[in-house]
Amino acid sequence: MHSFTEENYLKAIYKLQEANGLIVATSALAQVLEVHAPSVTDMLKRMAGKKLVTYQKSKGVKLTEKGRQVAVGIIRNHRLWEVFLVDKLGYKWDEVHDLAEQLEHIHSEDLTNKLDMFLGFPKADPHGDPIPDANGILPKSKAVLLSTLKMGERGTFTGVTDHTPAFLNYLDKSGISLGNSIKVKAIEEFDQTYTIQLKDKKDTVISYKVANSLLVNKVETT
Amino acid sequence: MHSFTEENYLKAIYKLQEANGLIVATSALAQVLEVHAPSVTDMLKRMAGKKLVTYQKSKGVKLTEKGRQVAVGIIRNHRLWEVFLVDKLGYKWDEVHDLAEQLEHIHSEDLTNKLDMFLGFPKADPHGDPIPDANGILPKSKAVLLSTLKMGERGTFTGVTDHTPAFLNYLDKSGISLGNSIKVKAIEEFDQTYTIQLKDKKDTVISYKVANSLLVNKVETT
DNA sequence: TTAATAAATTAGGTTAATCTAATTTATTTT
DNA sequence: AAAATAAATTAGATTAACCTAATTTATTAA
Ligand SMILES: [Mn+2]
Ligand SMILES: [Mn+2]
Ligand SMILES: [Mn+2]
Ligand SMILES: [Mn+2]
Repeated sequence: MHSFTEENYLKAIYKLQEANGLIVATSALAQVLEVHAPSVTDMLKRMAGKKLVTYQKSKGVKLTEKGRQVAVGIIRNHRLWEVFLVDKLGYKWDEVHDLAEQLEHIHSEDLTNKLDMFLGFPKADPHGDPIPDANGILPKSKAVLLSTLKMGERGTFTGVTDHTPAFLNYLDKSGISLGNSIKVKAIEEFDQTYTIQLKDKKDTVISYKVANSLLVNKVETT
Repeated sequence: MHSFTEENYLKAIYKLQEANGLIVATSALAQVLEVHAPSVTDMLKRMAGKKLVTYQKSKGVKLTEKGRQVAVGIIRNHRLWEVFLVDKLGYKWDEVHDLAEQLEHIHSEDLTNKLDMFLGFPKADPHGDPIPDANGILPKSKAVLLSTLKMGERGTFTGVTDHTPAFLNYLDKSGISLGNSIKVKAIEEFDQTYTIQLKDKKDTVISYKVANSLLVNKVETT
């Protein structure tokens, strides 16, 4: 099997490929993995030897198909364990990430699939992130940032792009939860502050930074 | 925290201390951990430096109180996860050990305690082994080997001393399950073969080897 | 109680994963 | 296009956890 370290590199490369371009820089990996650049260079060479990535000196890395399979498998584990922790053990959504970082490295496809069944084949984790299926297929979401909506538009809150406990706590405190229907009541021109209306609640004012961290499924206003 | 390797050494030392004497030999550890003796010597020195064991050159090791705490914590994790796998995910008792070997190293006391609650505070794992409580206290069992019972005596089957899938499968096939009441109907003098009666079942013949791997709570015949 | 055997340690390596300091390669800026 | 800056790699070490071969210490047998 692969080491935890390799798995963390694969996951990091995968996420950087998704977020930015196709090719990932040494420095970007060093930053997210919290190691120094020469460590990354070293590791990438070893992983290239195992055909997990294609590495071009001084250019960057990409996952091979094999590497992608492993990365998506880990993400599947991570998100299923997060569902377990929240739905079954009663954790809050801001408490589960670090535990899932450990649990995602348990090596057993069979366990993953049994856990999936036990949880009722959830489609998304507690933060709204989609859970890859057993074949490594991850549904393409068409959610957009709340900050892209215009006055009067509506959406359903389906995910976050900031997963920090601080932000998640802020949402709890503000009564903003996954699944809520949101309508943009006003956008302050000066600083892009949003006034939104949550179903059955009085209007709430959120900063641009917050609006830019919330994913919504836009509801077409007919 | 401690590495998985250290935790496995601690667990191995703990089990050897319980089974045999107070002091554990390098060779015994090498055998159960499947490494070579110089590796053990090396590791024991490092662990002694961390005050997890007391190590006397060429004599052997013992756990310190700190080392014992860690060891029992891991055993608690292991057994709780085994209960989870069997009770919640539907695994059979002969399939869970290797997975629990991985899960036992998840570091979170809080997770362990929440899992314990979720499982309903089980007293024993699927093999009848007692689960230490949150304070590291492990109830002393008074179970004895079935092979120590005499003709006509009775007991309740509460545990096994052989945890191999082969043996556990044999018990399944023979219809012998934890909690069964067992009466010794006959003991063949020649080879110590036992004829036992299981509640509501016809008599079953088991070898001495089997009788010597089953733990029972003896029922005083009034 | 010496000799033979078994157990444990020391000596000297290896590999994965990290580091710092020095150097090379790539990208910007003038 | 040269100079300046930034990014990446090489060189050389370190640490944990292992190994084999050689040596020492302890136990058992003669
Ligand atoms: Mn997470
Ligand atoms: Mn998540
Ligand atoms: Mn087990
Ligand atoms: Mn068990």
